[in-house]
Amino acid sequence: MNQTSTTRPRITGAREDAIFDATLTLLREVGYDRLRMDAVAAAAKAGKASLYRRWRTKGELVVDALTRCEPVTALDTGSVRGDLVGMACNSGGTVDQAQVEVMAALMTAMHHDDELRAAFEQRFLEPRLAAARAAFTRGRARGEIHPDVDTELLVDILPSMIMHRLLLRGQHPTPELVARIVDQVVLPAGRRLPEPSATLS
Amino acid sequence: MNQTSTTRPRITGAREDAIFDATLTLLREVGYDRLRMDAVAAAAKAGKASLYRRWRTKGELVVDALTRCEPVTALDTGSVRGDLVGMACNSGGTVDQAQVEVMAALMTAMHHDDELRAAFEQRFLEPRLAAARAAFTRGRARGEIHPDVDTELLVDILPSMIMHRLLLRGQHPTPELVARIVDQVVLPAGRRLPEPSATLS
DNA sequence: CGCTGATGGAACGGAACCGTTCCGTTTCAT
DNA sequence: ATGAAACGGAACGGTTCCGTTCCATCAGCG
Repeated sequence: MNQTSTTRPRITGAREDAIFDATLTLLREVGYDRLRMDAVAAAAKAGKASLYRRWRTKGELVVDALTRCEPVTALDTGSVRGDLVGMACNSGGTVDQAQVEVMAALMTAMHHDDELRAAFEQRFLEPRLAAARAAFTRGRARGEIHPDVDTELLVDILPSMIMHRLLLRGQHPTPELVARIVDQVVLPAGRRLPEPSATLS
Repeated sequence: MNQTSTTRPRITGAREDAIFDATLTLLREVGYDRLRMDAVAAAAKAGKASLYRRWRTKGELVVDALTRCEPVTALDTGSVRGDLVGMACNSGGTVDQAQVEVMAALMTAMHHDDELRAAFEQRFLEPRLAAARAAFTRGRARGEIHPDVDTELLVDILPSMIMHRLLLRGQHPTPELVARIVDQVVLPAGRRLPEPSATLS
């Protein structure tokens, strides 16, 4: 489809998809540090040479592949609760196995590789945060979210608690858990009147 | 100190500490998957053979080393806020660089290795959770925490949000962030009266 | 139709690790 | 003191992975 006219048909459409699919699948299976270029090439039925012709390093390939993760489907159900639970349970949401496994696969590596972390934040995280921010903004306009509440804190609650339970406790996310977190943590935090800020210790 | 009488003085006190220190230091620096036994031996000025005499695998060594992480110092300040902020900011708390880096180093590996995850939960996580649970229990007795609130949800909020910001956003934890999360998320969630549970979507 | 050039696939040298083995030294218990 | 046992350190063969090179094949272009 998007043939570059200057040079001949480099890796195109279907081939590209196969490579990105293989990259993401293996990434989820073994994690970033154990991801092998040989394995990607074999799984995509591509030559390793072809991979290195286009991407100089494993990092560049993975970063490129991140843009192919299924995006979250934005919702507007009329309530913050409906939006959050709905988005989390749709494909692309926090309950989606593929999504959280990509995050898990990158966690340790991101902590030691700032470029990878920045790329992940920009290409993967930011689109998903934007959808949540929009839901809170609408909720604030409707009066569901108190005007003084820090929205940037609210958007992190659900994904961080889901990831925490998955990675540190081995508990896989369920719609029920999402609902409990939204009802018992996110919405109370959104409704609260901030206490007069006390001093530290 | 704890000489085994049956067999001769295997790796003892100071030697053991040096090995565990090297293990934890390198673990934090490169993460679990890139941790090399050669590097541990070199850093601890031990022979690789000595390591394998005592620990059959890298996993066993790391699991053993986890018990040497500085534990959280339990507090009873008289308020949930004081306890949470205090414990988080003490050594062994969530603001402690060493603590969160150990977690970051193990994140990806734990997702693919259930034994490692279980050992981490038991040896590292559980002691820290117990301190937080105790704080909430005292708070509930004082009336700070509403009786209907699920404490298991509350204890996860602070560590999960701190880790999330560190790993996915690259923001290092500060006492100020801890205080904001406690004031704006944990305490409101602890005070709330649960809404009559609505149905999912 | 024949060129041109990118491709898949195989193979390579080199580097990094693994887990083991060997050896000379140190450290205890007797 | 003396012997047994564990030690540090070096080296080993074997495996895995990297990034490159080579080649036969296939697809689009003139």
